[in-house]
Amino acid sequence: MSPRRVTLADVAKAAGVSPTTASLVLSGRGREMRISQEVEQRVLKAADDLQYRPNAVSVGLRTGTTRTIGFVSDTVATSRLAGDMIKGALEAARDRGVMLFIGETEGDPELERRLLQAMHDRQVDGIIFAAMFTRTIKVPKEITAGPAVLLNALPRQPSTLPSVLPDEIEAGRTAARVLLEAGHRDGIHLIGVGPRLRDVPHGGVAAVERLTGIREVLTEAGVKIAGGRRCADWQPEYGLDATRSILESGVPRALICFNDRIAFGAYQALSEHGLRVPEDVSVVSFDDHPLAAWMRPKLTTVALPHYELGRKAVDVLFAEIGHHRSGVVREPEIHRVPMPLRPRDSVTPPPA
Amino acid sequence: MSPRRVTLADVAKAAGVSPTTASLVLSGRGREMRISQEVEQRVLKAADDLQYRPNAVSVGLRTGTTRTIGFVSDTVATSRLAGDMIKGALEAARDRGVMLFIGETEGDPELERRLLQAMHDRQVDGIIFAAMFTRTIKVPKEITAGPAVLLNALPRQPSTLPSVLPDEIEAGRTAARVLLEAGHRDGIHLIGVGPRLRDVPHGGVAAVERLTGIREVLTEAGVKIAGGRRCADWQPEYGLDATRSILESGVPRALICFNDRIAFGAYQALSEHGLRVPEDVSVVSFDDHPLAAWMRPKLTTVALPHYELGRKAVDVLFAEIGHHRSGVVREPEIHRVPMPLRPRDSVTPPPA
DNA sequence: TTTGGTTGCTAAATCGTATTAGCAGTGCGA
DNA sequence: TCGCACTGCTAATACGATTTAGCAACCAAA
Repeated sequence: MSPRRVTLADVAKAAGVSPTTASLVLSGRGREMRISQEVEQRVLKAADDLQYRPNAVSVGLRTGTTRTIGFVSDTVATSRLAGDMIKGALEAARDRGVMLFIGETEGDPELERRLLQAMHDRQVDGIIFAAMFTRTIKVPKEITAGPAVLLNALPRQPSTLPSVLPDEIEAGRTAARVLLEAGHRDGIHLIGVGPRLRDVPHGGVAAVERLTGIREVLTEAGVKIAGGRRCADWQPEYGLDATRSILESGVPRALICFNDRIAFGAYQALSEHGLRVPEDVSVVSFDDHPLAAWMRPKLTTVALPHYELGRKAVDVLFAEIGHHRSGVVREPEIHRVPMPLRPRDSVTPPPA
Repeated sequence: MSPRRVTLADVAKAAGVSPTTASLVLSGRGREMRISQEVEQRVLKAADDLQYRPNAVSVGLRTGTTRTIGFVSDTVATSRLAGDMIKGALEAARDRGVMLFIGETEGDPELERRLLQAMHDRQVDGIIFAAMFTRTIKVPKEITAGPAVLLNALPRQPSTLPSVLPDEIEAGRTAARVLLEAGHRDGIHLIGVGPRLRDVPHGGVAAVERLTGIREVLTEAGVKIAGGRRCADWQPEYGLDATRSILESGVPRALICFNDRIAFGAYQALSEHGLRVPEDVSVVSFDDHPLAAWMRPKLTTVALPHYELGRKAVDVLFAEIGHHRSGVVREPEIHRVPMPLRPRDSVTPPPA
């Protein structure tokens, strides 16, 4: 059995003062309330001797703020990325002396409801509602019981919540520029989405926005996309198949793969055909999955800034909490976090 | 501004009874305390009408239990595996109606201290202290302030805490048996640790135990290990180098790679030498990293049961909490979670 | 008529802190 | 001598629940 925790009353008794005085001193309001130096020292010493730490539950009940936030995501495990997002949030939270509850909804609205309620029951100061891949979501109404932020997600219907997202359009531009700057103008194929803007899978935001950025830069440079293949799922085997299918009608000069797992499949297909990266075919991709640095040659890719997304979400959430407290009502903002290029070894000028 | 939460007092007033009665009814003790059917119904209806939910902070203060546990790990992001471990813990916690705090120590003892304190300040019912790869750890003394479990870790000094670990020795046996059953008796090389028991890197537990299991089964079958290479770090590039080095002195028949990332590097080295898996060389590995299913041919590997480890840790923690409450003192147990074989395409009988 | 047991409910204390309101004691000016 | 301001502290209350102790009303038995 653990020994009883030291309470404020214990400190007060040890210092020979009332709990009120002890509380005042320990919350730094001693000066303001004209507590004498001598008493202040006695309290401080007692607190230190007894190793006093305020009971956060009690403080939470009294003040209504718990220095706790909730991180709710659809799924944490599927994507590696998740880890870094949580890590970013965790470190930002730690910097503010705040703890993180986490919960997973698995996309189940009922679970979602229960989870949000459970968090509000515990008086969280705010909630980060995260999607593990960028997409539009239905904002659950339970979330409006307090400050909240959408992470990696956009509200499907108009909402008062701010969002934090990777800047996918600019990422698309970056990928396209990498090829242009290497001198590529012909034989550029897309793997993951078709060449046209409407050839994108499911409700994901990334596909559309990356494609938009790519098309913008290439069009501006007067370069035409040679072809593209949509992938039902962005997994290696689909990348493998899509690339094989492109190889049937000739050898491309460059591939823009819509994520690294697809690129992994593309490497396999190119290797089957005796083609070398980057001498025969340049490859650029998105995400910066750990895989990208393991592949040979190492994959040039535009990174999803998961860690930064997590941090940013906490920052934005605290701004929201501030607004709530002060009763300010503002237009919900959309925050875009830059996606940095990781230049590695899979892009080279096209063969003369 | 969010409307004030409904409290027990609101419910009591609406039902025209005292808070005591309302509390009794809602906690199911109405029968026992001889509350009439009629009053019971009134309270239930009022609670339902008002959508009453008890304030968990208040309950926590009053009862001392918060239905909250802490999950503290050295690092969540580095290893993919982490995600699944947390997921397992999360789901087990959800089944029990408990929320999870998470925190990362980054191996920093000072952070560790602060984190554990912050959790105890919030009156967590118990703590799971996890390492992201199996190893021995120094148990921080702050953890003893309440029930706790070690996950994926063994205490370096004797401790009262139970541990939950993957059964690495049996996993080693499994890997060895896979090769034996395929008919391999010669040319079996190890990648990751040297052939002798002492050729293992750093303080990891996995290396020693896997090797122990492997040696036990092979020795028993009268099979000698042909060779082995220790890897300073279990990353693809080290696997690549180690395998190259083995290939300099001949072609092995089978490789036991000590994890999938190493196996990934080994595949690259074999491919450089024009050797095919599994026709020329069989490969068996450990971990079941997502990568393993993407490699061609798909990698046969002995899986780390991360999800199950997470779940088990919660189960064991709750048993601990029970013991603490009832004042029972028991010997700390070590719980081993089986590592299942994932038979895929990288093992075949040796060429005749 | 008193005693005693049941029934059906409520008052009050408690958990550990923050905070508002107020209370003694001193000094000073009128 | 009274009133007033200031100093330095404390009593009391509130946060929202749980739980112990007890109260009023009624009936049955002695």
